[in-house]
Amino acid sequence: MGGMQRRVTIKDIAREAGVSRQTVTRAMNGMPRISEATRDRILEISERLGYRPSRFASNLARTSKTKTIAFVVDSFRNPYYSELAADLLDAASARGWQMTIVSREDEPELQLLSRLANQVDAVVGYLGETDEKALATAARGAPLVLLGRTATTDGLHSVDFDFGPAFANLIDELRKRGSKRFGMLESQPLGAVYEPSTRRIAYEAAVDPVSAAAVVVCEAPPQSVDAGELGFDELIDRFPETDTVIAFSDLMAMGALRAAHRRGVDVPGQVRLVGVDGLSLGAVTSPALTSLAILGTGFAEQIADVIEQALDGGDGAERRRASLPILWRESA
Amino acid sequence: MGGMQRRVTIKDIAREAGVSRQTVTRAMNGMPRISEATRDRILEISERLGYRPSRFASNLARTSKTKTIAFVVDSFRNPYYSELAADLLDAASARGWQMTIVSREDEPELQLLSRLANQVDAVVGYLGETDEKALATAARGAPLVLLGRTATTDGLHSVDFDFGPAFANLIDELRKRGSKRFGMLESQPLGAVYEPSTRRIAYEAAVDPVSAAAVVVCEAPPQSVDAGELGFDELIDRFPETDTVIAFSDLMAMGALRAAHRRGVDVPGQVRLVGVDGLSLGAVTSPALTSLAILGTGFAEQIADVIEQALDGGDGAERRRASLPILWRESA
DNA sequence: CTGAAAGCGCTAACAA
DNA sequence: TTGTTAGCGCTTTCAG
Repeated sequence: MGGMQRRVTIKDIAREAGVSRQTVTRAMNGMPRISEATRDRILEISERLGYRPSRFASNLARTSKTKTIAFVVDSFRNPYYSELAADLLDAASARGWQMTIVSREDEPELQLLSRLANQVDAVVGYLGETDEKALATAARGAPLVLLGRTATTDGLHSVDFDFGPAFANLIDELRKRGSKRFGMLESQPLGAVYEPSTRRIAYEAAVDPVSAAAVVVCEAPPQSVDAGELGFDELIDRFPETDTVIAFSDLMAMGALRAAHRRGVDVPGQVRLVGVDGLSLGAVTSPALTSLAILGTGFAEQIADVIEQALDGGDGAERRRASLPILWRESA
Repeated sequence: MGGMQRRVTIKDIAREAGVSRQTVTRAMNGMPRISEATRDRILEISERLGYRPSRFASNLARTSKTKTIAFVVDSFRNPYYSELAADLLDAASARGWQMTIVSREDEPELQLLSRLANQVDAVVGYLGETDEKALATAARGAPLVLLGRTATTDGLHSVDFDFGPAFANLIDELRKRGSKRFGMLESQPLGAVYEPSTRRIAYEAAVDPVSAAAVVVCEAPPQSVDAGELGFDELIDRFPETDTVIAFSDLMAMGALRAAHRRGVDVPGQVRLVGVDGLSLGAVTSPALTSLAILGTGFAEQIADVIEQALDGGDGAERRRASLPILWRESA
């Protein structure tokens, strides 16, 4: 045993069974126009010979090829990305696609993109590169769906968030429940030059001027819980009047919660706390986290729809904006 | 524009450029033995024509084909699986493999397995089916690596856990820190007939008889945090002497923590708490969770090694047992 | 019900 | 540096 044995192909089976290769194909794929007897015989032989079909050959010959999409995220250790991946996985498998998840380690984004372009039928994900032309070029004609931003370049698809109305609505609802002074925990991508996030902009537009000034920018490491913890301290110290804190993400809100525990600040008694994302994990903290939900709102389905259109080669680029309902839990 | 246009192939490019297909191949793949000039010209043409290489064709023709492995889990929403997937993803991409993650919805396990067998080069994951023969048959010759159990059937690989020594060591260390009466929160797969887990068996073997009797079996739903919360209540009510609780998983430990908060039980002051898994999430609870770590211990690397051997067609089935170091954090 | 022929799109080996 | 010739392993016509 062992050694470099040649691959068993349908040809071998055909020879062994004394039939044509075509007949073998029919047997293997449960196609019609073949007798029970020969099918069984062929199946038996193929098993005996240890036959394993080549997915490359069959896809090459087949008219309808199996689609593979790549989902690109920063780090798969961030539960937001993994929960979204789970949703997307469902949507993909419902459509008969394979999906590979790619977390972009140290590899330059554009390089990774052009590598992927040769391996999958479409790429979707959170890409940071701002030069859309460069992205489009790197994708080499592969459909590309940008998440969390709105594409402007021809041929690039995107699904963005509608933070404006979402924050307006959130602040409104919180006011109804008694909130007066808001504060925000904003995130700054580690090391990068700071630029206000769309969330911050939406926040500032939704609150009163005093609250709008109460923003703490946290430099967020991979695990941004810590950033949220530090940020909460700073926010409360600098703006003690704050009765409602809105965090950039649920992860940061979890950090804020930890800080609150430590300081003996009651949530939501003294300070109301709201995150963004709708992580299912937010349900297990005490108190459970109220959140502006992205997950579990059909966002993944929306993405899949866009991919589907892109795959079908629709010419116009598809651009959507997802809305974010409030997921009321205990913290606000 | 639009419509069902024929695929652009190297043949088209060759014609357009007035060279052979082989030359196009050389240009596209950055191969040697081609002049800068023609390469540039070909690249330019291919871009203009919107050429997209067929991964199926190239893999079929190529001698070294790209490997794809499938990682099968119950639910990708369980952070244990997603963190392990992240580790495995790293190990896979380091080896140049693609990895697709498959969460087995309602599809019968064996059926899913045989479907996968035609799409990937190897399957690894947590499979529940106990009939190993059936598993081997469904895999149709594709290398199969079982996780969390030890395979006994010829040709089936596995990576299991060495819970015996791990629990013995854990209990030992906890005793040194003053623990006297232990209790365990055991998990019962939802709806299934209960059978003691290897963790429970290892626990019982490691503790004194009184502690060995203090086991609460929690029926664990997908999100087993709730199960842990309920279980903690029951355990403390039935065995009030308990000073140290060991949970089946970190998720359940998180639930226990929540119950402790609610009851005003100080952790680790009054009760020490230990989970299993080594979730990075365990670092963000307050107090942070001590755990018998699986994640972050080279477990994924070990799995990848086994897959590698299986892929190389090593005849003997590879069977490993991973050890579990204690990850000391605040809760114990 | 079965078979023969003609590809799918690309790359390996060898010649030129 | 470039081209020619054979495939890779399977499926799709279209005839039998």
